[in-house]
Amino acid sequence: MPENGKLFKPLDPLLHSELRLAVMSILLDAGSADFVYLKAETGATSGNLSVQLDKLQQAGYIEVTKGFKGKMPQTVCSITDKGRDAFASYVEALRSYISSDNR
Amino acid sequence: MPENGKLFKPLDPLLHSELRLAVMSILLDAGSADFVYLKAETGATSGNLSVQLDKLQQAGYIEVTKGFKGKMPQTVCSITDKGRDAFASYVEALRSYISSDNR
DNA sequence: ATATTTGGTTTATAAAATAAACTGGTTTAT
DNA sequence: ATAAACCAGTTTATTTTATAAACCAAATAT
Repeated sequence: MPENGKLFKPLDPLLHSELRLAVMSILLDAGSADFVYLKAETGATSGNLSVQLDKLQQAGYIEVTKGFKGKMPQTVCSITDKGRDAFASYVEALRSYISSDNR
Repeated sequence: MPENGKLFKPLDPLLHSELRLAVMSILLDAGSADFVYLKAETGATSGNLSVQLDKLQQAGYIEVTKGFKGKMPQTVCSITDKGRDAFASYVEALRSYISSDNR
């Protein structure tokens, strides 16, 4: 149970999103990945992915670097320390909802 | 990893909501609880809680029974088998995002 | 009696997710 | 060389969702 006596910890709204969570999960594993890879692994549309990556970047959870692979534009995303911390906290918070030691 | 080869299982959008998840978590523990109790434990506003309980009921995840305690109206919510199953599946799906054996 | 509280519901507003349309450029086929 | 198709995204519009504000009827307190 959370220390504040409340049953549930708040869930970081930035991570409590299926696509953003998937992206963070991948980046946590891989360290970094490009737009194309993230799109393929998550099955997201380009538009949705673009928007959600922006939000993660705004939050400082990822860094986005634009460059080229050969002649084609390439957007590479990498997770930040802040992002790792946020993810860990989010998982901790989730446990207050789903772990059976709460029940 | 999910059996379909994809990295992530879809997250039931009905459960992927902080308040609805909290309600389900309580009901999974308690079996049933009334509106006032759920409101206190979750810290939700009445309006929000009312709306989210409706959605869980529409989905068949909970049953809502209206009656009276003494003279005061009382709304009692109880979890259904379908609700238990859905919760279990949701937790399973979440693991594909957060468990380190995925990493 | 009238003011306040209780237990909600309904309606309105804000935020989020998603999809559709578009841009700028590249590769492929003619 | 031009056109058609494709790639890697962004921007804008639409839909959905969450949240808050306003309201209501009945009960209780003053």
